[in-house]
Amino acid sequence: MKEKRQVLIIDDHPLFREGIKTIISRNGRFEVIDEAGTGREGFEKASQLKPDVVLLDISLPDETGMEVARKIRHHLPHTRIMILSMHSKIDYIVEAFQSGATGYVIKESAAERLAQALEAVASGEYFLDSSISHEVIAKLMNSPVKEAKVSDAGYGKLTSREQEIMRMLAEGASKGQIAEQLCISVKTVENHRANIMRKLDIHSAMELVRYAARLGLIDVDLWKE
Amino acid sequence: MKEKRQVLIIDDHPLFREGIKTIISRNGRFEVIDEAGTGREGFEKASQLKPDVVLLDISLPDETGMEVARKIRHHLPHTRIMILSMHSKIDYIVEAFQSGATGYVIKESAAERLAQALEAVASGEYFLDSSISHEVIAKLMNSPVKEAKVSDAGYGKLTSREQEIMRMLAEGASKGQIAEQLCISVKTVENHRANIMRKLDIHSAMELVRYAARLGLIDVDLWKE
DNA sequence: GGGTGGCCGGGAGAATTTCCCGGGAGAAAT
DNA sequence: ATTTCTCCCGGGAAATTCTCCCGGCCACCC
Repeated sequence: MKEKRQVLIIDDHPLFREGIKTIISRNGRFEVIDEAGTGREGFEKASQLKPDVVLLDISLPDETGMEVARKIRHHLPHTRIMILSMHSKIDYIVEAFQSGATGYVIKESAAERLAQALEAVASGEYFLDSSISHEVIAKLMNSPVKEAKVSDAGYGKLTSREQEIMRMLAEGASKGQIAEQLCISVKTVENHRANIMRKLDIHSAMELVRYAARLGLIDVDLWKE
Repeated sequence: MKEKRQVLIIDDHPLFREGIKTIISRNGRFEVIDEAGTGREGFEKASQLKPDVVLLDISLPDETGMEVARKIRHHLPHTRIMILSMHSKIDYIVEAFQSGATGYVIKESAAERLAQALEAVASGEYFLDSSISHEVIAKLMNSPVKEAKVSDAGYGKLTSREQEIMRMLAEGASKGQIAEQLCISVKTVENHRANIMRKLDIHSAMELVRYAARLGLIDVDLWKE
């Protein structure tokens, strides 16, 4: 009987780790030797235990999964890295593999898929979650049609002045900058801002940015270069 | 009993068409209604017969499969196009899907794969031959396209606690929520936040969200519904 | 004329930010 | 063992900002 492949889980959600462990325990060819909740802890345990496969969440409290992957890849070339992610965005996938991952599975996948992926990755094969193909292809077909449907129930109730100020707010302008550029007092800007927030029922700068992004007032894709 | 899906084959090799026909005939859910050896003939028959699926070879005597795909896509939006190719080069794959293909299968694949692909494509799903994943991934890994490995200088200088708080901040959590969840005082959260802003040289909530989005800490695409 | 609504500002108190401070814990160096 | 360092945790006080309410001005419409 051959030795079981050793697996290290790095994910910040204990419940999720439990789920993974039970799934893996049903497969006789793998065993979970340890787990970690942060990138740093994960890297240390990986360095120490030298597992065959690392199951790595993409979002961790301290570092991104990509960073951890790069470090593991560098220090432990023989350890295979499989990324677990909630996202099926092509950008994440690309970066994951460029960071040294050998497999990429999204968390919504069925349990059997994880086992299948483990088999492939442990034997050195690349594995791309097949349910991702759809996303990847959709990205490839990427029609640059960006419908700026700037029509929302709440947004229409804003006056033109308020819409103008909201745009500047969403673009990150400070109250002082807006006041200067519009030649009005900071106080007025504050009042407009308060009116905008009330009409749109939003309560933080974060929500305002999100709202603006959803309406296409600002192009969040530019942030990702 | 439901009607069989109608399939048109466009390929310049008669023997290959025969092979495809026998494979499809073993599957009760599809039937080959006609076949063509050139792009022009294929497009004419497609326009006339309006098949559910067109099996399209990438290399044809008169036109490329991509050109035929674009024409079919344009005139028959409801007809699914599945590319058959000997090549698994990423460039072909990209171009195929950009030309309107819904599936991509390489000719070396097993017969069952074709049936599986037909099922997927006929029901509107994208299908990418899984034996291609390896090629695609290999391409991704040494893709010169991706630069800017901005896992970022500044972010690495944040302590794990600061990174943790930064993520919560970017996700829109208020100071009070963070303090409660982390069981620390609001004051401490404010201090961490100030440290983060200083280390990253950002000066507004907006910039913080942008920074987090660029690093992939948050998924701005979710905002767009 | 009177009413309405947008735009502009102010005032006062509440809330937040900013900057400075120091203690404690743990790790690493000496 | 001790020092040193960094990080996490908070407090205090001043500065800034937010929030809500106020009034004036102007344009437009019954």
